[in-house]
Amino acid sequence: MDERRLYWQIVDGIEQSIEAGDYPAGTRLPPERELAEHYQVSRPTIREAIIALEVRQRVEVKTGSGVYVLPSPTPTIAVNAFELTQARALIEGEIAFLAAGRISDKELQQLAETVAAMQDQQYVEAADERFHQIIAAATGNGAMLQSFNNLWALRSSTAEIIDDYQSVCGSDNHQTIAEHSAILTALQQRDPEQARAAMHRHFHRLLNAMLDQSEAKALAELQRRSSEKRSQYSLETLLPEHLD
Amino acid sequence: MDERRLYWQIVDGIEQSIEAGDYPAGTRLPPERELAEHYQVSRPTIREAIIALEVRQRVEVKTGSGVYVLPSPTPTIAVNAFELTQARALIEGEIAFLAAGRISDKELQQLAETVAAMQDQQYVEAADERFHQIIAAATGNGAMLQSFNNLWALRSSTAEIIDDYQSVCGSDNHQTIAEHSAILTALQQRDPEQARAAMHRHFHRLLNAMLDQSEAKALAELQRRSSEKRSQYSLETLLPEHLD
DNA sequence: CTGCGTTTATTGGTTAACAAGTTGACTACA
DNA sequence: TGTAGTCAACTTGTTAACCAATAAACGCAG
Repeated sequence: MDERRLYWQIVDGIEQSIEAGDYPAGTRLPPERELAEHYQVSRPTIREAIIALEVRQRVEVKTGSGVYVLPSPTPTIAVNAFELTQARALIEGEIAFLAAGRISDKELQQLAETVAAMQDQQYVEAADERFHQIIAAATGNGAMLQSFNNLWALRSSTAEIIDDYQSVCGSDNHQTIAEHSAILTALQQRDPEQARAAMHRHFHRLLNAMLDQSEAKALAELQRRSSEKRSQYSLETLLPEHLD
Repeated sequence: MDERRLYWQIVDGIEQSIEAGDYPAGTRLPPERELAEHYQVSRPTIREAIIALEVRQRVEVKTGSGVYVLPSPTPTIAVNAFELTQARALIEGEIAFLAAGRISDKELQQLAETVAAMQDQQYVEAADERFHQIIAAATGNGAMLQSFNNLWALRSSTAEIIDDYQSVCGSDNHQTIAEHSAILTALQQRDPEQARAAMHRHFHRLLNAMLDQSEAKALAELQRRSSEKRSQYSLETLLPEHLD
């Protein structure tokens, strides 16, 4: 039951074909009519899909000649949750440092509200984002704010990162609240060094939690495989009658 | 003589109408058939334009209901050259800190080459970019590298920033080389603190140069206006004969 | 072998028609 | 009078068939 419009399916299909290397960069896609036949849709639908790909800069349409695959523009640097957390620690540390000298009373008030919301278990996710966002905006530096937004967007860029973050952020809520409070206190005192240190501690704990959990996961996986092998090869399963 | 495909003109037209406030966010666009008549094109062409807008996240299509205008997503945070330089100082400082502990001999070699190139006055611009890029990559942290790329892209995002950077970077080439050398030395010694400090000094000098020049520019502008006023109102111009 | 005209393949765009979903008004019933 | 169900009008979704414009491939003549 795919409710999306037809052309999105075609976009996905063609994009996957490109990804799979069926159409390397610079080569020509099959003509619209062939694609239409292949995907069992009409030519206008194919045209819509091609336009979507064109807007996304995946292909280039040359009138009368054909549709050509463009080289993928940003090779999308691979990032895992650990890298992201480390980067956030360092960059948001500087953001806190900068913000401490300029933050307004109103912004401090807003920060306190997000902490209170998290204590009430309300909109925990949103409150977390808002907390960090307010501090980034408080720097008064658009480039800093943009860097922050960029990093935050990375949080939901791959399934793996989403997974790692969710399983760690969900637990230890009171820890997060305590750390946010410490950051807030440092900002209230307009103490740049303290603010940076508190932010570093926040991410340091998060990173450690991630590493712990990653280790636990790897261990569980190991055990699962072992027991799988055991049940597959053990004589207990094959010849139970002889082993009592 | 518009060679672009027809639908782009429609995209521009609709986008301008949205920008102009004809269709505020959340409101519905006129039906496809009306738009087709208005722009004197066929309905498929209108559909193509709407799909382009949909991919660009400007509108949302609800089957059977209509096309709705989305709130403009990123209001493109305004950034000036000073903010950018400050952000680069802080973030690239951390990048240098991180890179110092992991940089390879090969990367150090490549850095030395960029410094040599700048000394020879060859590809100065490219060598500068490459210098900073190599260090960012040496962190081994994709999120850091991406943040760096994002900041570097900001350098050429507005005419104002391009201007400010060009007029400062062009001069004082030997200063830049000396600072790059200092950073390189710290990295060669694998000294994170020194690397960060050297990077900070690099941008500190750049920022001061920018401030100086901004001041000089403002002063020159002031003088220009004064002399303009003088020539406009001074009696010397109007009645020269009486004032010898 | 080269240059030029022709042919063919491909995209550009239009028209008309029907299918399917949404919305709101209208009617019948409680 | 209020509410729920029905239905008609409106809107997008998709298709088919058609001709125009362009670009590349082809073949022919010099």
